[in-house]
Amino acid sequence: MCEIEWKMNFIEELKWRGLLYDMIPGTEQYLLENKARGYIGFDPTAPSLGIGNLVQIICLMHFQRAGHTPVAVVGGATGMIGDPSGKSAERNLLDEEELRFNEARVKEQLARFLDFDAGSNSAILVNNYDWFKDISLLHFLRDIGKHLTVSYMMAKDSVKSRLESGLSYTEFSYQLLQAFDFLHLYTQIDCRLQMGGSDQWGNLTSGVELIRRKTGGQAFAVTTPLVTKSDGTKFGKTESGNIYLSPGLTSPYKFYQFWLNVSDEDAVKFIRIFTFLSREEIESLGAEHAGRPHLRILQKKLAEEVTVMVHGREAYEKAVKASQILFGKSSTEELQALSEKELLEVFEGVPRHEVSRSELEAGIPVLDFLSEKTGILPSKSEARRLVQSGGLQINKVRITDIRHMVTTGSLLRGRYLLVQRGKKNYHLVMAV
RNA sequence: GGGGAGAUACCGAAGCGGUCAAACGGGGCAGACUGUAAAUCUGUUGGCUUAGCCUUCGUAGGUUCGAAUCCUGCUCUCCCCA
Repeated sequence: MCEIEWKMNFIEELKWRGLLYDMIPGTEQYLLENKARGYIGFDPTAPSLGIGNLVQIICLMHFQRAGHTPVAVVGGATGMIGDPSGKSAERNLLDEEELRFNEARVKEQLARFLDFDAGSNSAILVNNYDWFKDISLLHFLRDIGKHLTVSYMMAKDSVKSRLESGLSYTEFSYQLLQAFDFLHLYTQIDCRLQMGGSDQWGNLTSGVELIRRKTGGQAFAVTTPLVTKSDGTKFGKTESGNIYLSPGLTSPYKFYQFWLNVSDEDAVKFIRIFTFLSREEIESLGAEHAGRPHLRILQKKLAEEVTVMVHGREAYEKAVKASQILFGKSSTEELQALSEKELLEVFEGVPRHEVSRSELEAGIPVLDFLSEKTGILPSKSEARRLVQSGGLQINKVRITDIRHMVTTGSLLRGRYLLVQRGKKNYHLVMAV
């Protein structure tokens, strides 16, 4: 996957990409002088990592490209506790079954991004449950808890900010668990660096501190900035929810569209963060984009790079094709020309609905079709409004008459109807 | 424990006996413009068999020809005093 480019300056790389927020003094020098091991933890709080986690994954990838050994830690143990960092309220615990399920999914995903066959700096993937499961509470308190004081732990932002609103002993202890992870990796595999998002600073330094007090050794930490959007809304979420890396939760098409729709301002920033393009390539793309912004060169390249990295070239190409059909000035004829297979591919991930073929043969009034028959809209009033405002298209034909009848005559491939609500919302209705 | 204020549609907030499906703002949805952008402009935003009808203003009752508006009980929230 990547040649060892020993001596490439990892920290320098993070800096120009806008991926460096803070680090412990001496980190850069340590990384220049040593072939290091560095880790990032991922708690399996959802059945898939989201694009918020992508920054951390990319960080590990850069780390590996710089010739170091990346260590990905799945938080099978820490996920049971819940990290209070960046959270304003106590969270509900995941039940264990769910956690183990998520853990397996997250593990599979992480494995896809790292190179486990890179010789001396092959990636390492571990689960902290493996070293936590056999530790008894008494030993943990004696061996670990003794080294950090309550006042030290209370000084962390993640704790301080929660003293008013409430923080359970469980979440309070989280930093101790994470610190122990670091200590464990430090002593077992000489891993001296931990990376993470800027909200993790407190947890990372707890680990560094624990290592220093317990072993007298020096460990390092690097944080990446929180990715923000220029309009102030939260990165990684859309109206329809989180953007996940798993194709089952966020289709490659939606994933591709997410990046394609990034604003100009964000595209400039994101292309440095989320792609591995060189500085020269990015600068030239930026200049090209500035000259002809309407072509959205940056967004297209960004969407291509990230989609290919996460879902593969083939899925990317399908997403592009689907986008062309959905957003191009495609007509009914072009839709008719698609084979059933292509049709299903293009509309993979688009909500599907079923409608009875016999009723369709008799003809269904559009309003009933949109509301009670398919559930695309919750009420007939809404269906009426949509049609009257001109926002409805069936098979790319705009329907404006509320008395319109939907019949089998308009089925694509004898089975499908493409219902479009507004510009971006598609539904595939199948006659059954 | 005592005193006061309040609960209105997705959110904020007017309304204080009929003209209220309920002003206004935000948000949402749609249209125009555009680059599948931003900004802007327009329409729309309880349901239905839609020039009409039905159900909504914390909740349960009551007064009245008629209630979001008046009265009573209940629930919850906020403020002040102890």
